[in-house]
Amino acid sequence: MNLKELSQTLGLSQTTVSRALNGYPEVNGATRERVERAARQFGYRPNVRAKGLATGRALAIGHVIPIGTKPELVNPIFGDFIAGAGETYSRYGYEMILSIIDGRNEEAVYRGLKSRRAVDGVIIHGPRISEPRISLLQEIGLPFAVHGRTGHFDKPFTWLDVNNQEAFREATNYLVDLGHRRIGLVNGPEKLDFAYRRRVGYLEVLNRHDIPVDPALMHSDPMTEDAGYAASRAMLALPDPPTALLCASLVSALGARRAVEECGLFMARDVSIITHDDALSYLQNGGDTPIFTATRSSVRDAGRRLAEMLLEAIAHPEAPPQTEVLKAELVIGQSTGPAPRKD
Amino acid sequence: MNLKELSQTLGLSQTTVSRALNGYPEVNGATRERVERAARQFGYRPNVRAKGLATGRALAIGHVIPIGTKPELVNPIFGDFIAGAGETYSRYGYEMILSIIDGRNEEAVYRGLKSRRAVDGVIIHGPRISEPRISLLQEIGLPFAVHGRTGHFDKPFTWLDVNNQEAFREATNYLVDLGHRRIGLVNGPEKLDFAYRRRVGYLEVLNRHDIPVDPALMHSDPMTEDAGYAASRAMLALPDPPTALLCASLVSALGARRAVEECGLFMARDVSIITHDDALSYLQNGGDTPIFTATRSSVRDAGRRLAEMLLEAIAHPEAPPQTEVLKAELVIGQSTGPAPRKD
DNA sequence: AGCAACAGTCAAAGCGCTTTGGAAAGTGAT
DNA sequence: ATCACTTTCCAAAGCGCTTTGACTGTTGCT
Repeated sequence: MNLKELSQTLGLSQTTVSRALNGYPEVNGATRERVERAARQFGYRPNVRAKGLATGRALAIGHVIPIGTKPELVNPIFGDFIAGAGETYSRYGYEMILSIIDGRNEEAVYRGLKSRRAVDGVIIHGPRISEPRISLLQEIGLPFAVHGRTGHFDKPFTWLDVNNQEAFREATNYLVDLGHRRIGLVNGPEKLDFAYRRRVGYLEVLNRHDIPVDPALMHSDPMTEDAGYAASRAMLALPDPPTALLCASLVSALGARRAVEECGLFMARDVSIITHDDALSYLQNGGDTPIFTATRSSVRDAGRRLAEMLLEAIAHPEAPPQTEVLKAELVIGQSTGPAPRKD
Repeated sequence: MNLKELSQTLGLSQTTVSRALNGYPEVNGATRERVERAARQFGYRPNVRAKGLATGRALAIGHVIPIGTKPELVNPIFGDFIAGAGETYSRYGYEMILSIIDGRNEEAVYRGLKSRRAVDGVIIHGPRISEPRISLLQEIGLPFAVHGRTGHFDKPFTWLDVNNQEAFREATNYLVDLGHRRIGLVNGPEKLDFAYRRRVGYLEVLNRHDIPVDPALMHSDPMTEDAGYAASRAMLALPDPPTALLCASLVSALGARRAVEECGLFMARDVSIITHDDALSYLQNGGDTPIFTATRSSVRDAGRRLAEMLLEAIAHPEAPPQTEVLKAELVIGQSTGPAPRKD
């Protein structure tokens, strides 16, 4: 059933039916009622392509995910993020289109999305410190919103981020207050902005307390269980091993815990662990009581919110870009304790 | 730049330009060359909506993901699957559209995709044993392909599955051969077809060896770390605890390992663990040598392949539906060993 | 009664593409 | 020179929607 058929059935023009269904004011209340009932009865839904062609809008938002050999843009986080964003999209009648690409021709993909009019905007995931995508999108004029933030650009843009720096400052502080002086950092890839910021937060606290910075205690790797394990293992094998580990994600922390236990040590008693926890739906930090002490911020909420911000920006192109910072909260779990006394 | 402008620039009709770019034979070689060069030069890409409207095809495949309160359709697996499928789509010029829905109105969503002509087909994830989506899609005539398989339907359909039953038979056998008699099953939700099949495989081996089936040794829960931990913990607390655990996923197995270690036991020596491993990119089963003995099958390969099968089915609607079974391979890791002697 | 204003409706144009049904030009055989 | 094809190109229709501009009655006001 298309618009033409529906309007013929009703004995009305396409114009009137279209207006009735799209909530335009110049339609009689009774007529609108009748049209809506008929549409429901016949299961009429406007053809999304025809609508897009006529309006010039795509009613779709793109997410471009480069998949290299290394899983840098961590998969599970992405899953939760789009779950959140998807909720927003369906609430606003938008569609989410996903492009999985092999990483090399990223620029071509964005240009393609723009010139084919495939989407009204895109969300940028995992911004690096130096982020070529932003200037590219500004140049070609494709609306976008960034999950995370990044260095200085001439033109402002829409973004949403967690207060990574502050969160890791707080976490490091918590450890220092517990008496820890040797604190290992199991960070994510530091060319990603959020990882960089976390290290800055960590270093700030060390400096403030005159704790020497030891490069051997700072690892930066993909946030996998395996890498978390390897980094922790390496640090625990040092002559002067850390008594606390600061991890970038729950997955890394699982690896860290494995390393700790494999060394015959006990978490919390011998080695404290704090991790950032993205509150992923399938990988939770324990049930009622958190296992790991963690800086927690729901990435799903972030998705929900950033999608709203992008739709907002598309609807009001003239408005100045919005930015928002989500505060991660420090939750105390069973993975931290006072630094063991040296003897 | 649109087709009209491009054709004017070239002094050709839209027809010829369109044909030249779409590889139709009735265009002079030289002309085609000229058109292609100009298209490249001006960055012309056909408007995807106009094209879809004109051809009646959407050039898009839908993935509908219900997100309830419980993460049943496990997130991380899904991530890898669509990464694989996405590779196929971009190779064939298709787009992937993702619908995140709240689970209650699934039927309405599929009907909507069909009537709005939003997609040319859909992929069905996580089929349950009794699967209403299949008859629905057959009824409304929306092409689909199923990741996994399920009970008997009058009309055949396209699916791709892992040989779950056989894989778990093999895994159980391996444990029995190692002398284990008390084998716990940390299964996924058994209303999902694959989990059901795995249990069948497990039970077959117990029966063949006259090992008594103990309901207390069979758990069926969402495949989270937490649930894996809880199930294992419960079984290890039994008066006659299992000496081996068979897990549904690597995430569950991480939980199982935590339970084992928390009981002061050693994996492999006291309790053997075998898990199914979906070869997820971000959560690998160890580096070079596998940590867990596992039945392994790449879910990303599955995505790649099933997407091909669906596109094939769409291109040839008259052909009989194809089905395919991927064989999971048993890889021996460090998590299994001979059953401890009772004394 | 006469006129402006307005509510309610419609026909038709247009979005950017594909595809149908020719037409013009070229080719070789008669 | 004529005919029968081919080859190469084109004008125009059509995909299903939105939106412009115009057309009817009604109503309200003088």
